[in-house]
Amino acid sequence: VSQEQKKLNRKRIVDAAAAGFRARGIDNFGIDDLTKSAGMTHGGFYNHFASKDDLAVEVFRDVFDASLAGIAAILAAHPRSSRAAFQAVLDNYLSALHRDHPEFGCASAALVSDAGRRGPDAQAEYQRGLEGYLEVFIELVTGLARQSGTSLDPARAREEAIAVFTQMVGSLVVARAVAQASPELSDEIITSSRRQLKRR
Amino acid sequence: VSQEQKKLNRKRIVDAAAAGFRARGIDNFGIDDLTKSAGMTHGGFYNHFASKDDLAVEVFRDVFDASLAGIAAILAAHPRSSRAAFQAVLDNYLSALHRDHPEFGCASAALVSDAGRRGPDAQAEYQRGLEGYLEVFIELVTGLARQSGTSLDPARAREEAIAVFTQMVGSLVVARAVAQASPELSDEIITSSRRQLKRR
DNA sequence: TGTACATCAGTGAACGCGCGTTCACTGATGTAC
DNA sequence: TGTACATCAGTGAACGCGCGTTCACTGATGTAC
Repeated sequence: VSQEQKKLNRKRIVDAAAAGFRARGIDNFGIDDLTKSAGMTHGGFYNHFASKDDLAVEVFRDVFDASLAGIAAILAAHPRSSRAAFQAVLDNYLSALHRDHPEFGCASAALVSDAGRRGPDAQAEYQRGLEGYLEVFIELVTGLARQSGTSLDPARAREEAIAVFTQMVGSLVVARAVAQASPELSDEIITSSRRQLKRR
Repeated sequence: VSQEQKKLNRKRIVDAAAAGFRARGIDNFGIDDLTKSAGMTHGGFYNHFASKDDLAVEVFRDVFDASLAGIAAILAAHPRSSRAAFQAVLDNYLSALHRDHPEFGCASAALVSDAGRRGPDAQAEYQRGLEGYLEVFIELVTGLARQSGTSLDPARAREEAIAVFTQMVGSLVVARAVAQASPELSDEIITSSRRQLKRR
């Protein structure tokens, strides 16, 4: 009820939506679901947001920052070796844990279909987040090349970054698509893709 | 009204759903939409299917066959050279045309998120279709290796096939996710990934 | 500093719309004689 | 082969539910004096 509490409730709604939208998809996670997750009733939602679409745009904005912070933390743990950093990122990203918990995972992967069918505002935020991911991966592949003695011009580094990241996203979403029907195939896709990426 | 007409109407419904589901997502393409696309009214739908879920499973079954037939046709056009066949597949798959027309395109890419959130029946069909894709790509990468003088054991060939196919799917869905907000970035992802794959 | 009052976040009922599904009806099909 | 009748695919109205949104209400907050 206090102004401080109001801010906190607003943040709770955004966080609940960020998790729910990634796990179930935006259309399958309603106002009632997300306000309940945030510990309040649905009516109060409109004290914070003009519409569900408005919230979706804000979630798109926030959720990439969180995802990227996670990767930044992994990188920070391996300041000396790009190779070690890259392997750690792969081990985290292409894991059963990440596959089974989209609610805390990569926004690019979890929201990729929602973004395609959403308005330009949400899509612009997705784009911003994607560029953020690419920057990280450009730095990573550049470091990898330097460490192995070769060098990579910027255009080529960006190309490699796109290749690596799209394969990671693709593996994860495909692994999720068959996770219930065939855990074996799902595991294979993740581990196989991870092994193949490490080999580069 | 004749039995022949009934069969034809049924097929029309499945085809309309296969296109609509890929373009808009299963949940955003209703019974009314799809029966209208098929040239009838919504009431008649239940003469053909017990539920929308039942139709979805049948669509999952059919749509991969169609997608795979498309790839098979491309391969058949290049019987002599695996390299030429691979490049033709890439040019088709990672194209603006394919990105902009999910309704006729790869089922793996267009339905990947729907599959993850769908029941086990639909997911099992997705799995079957995915295995079909992988078979084609295993043959393709094996042929590529043979043509370039090296050889690839089956396990490694499967690993490469998974890597290539997941990158293709990932590039396409990410390109679609930013297509409206940034056609430039969307184009870059497609062409960049295609170039990188050809370089292998 | 204490009191009176306006503000406003959260509650829960209600509205309206869309969508999956059902149903009574119709008229053509196709079968039984 | 022709006629009478049962079947049943397609129509369009209706139902029920879920979901986004609105609204009257309440009670605590925080401001004005």
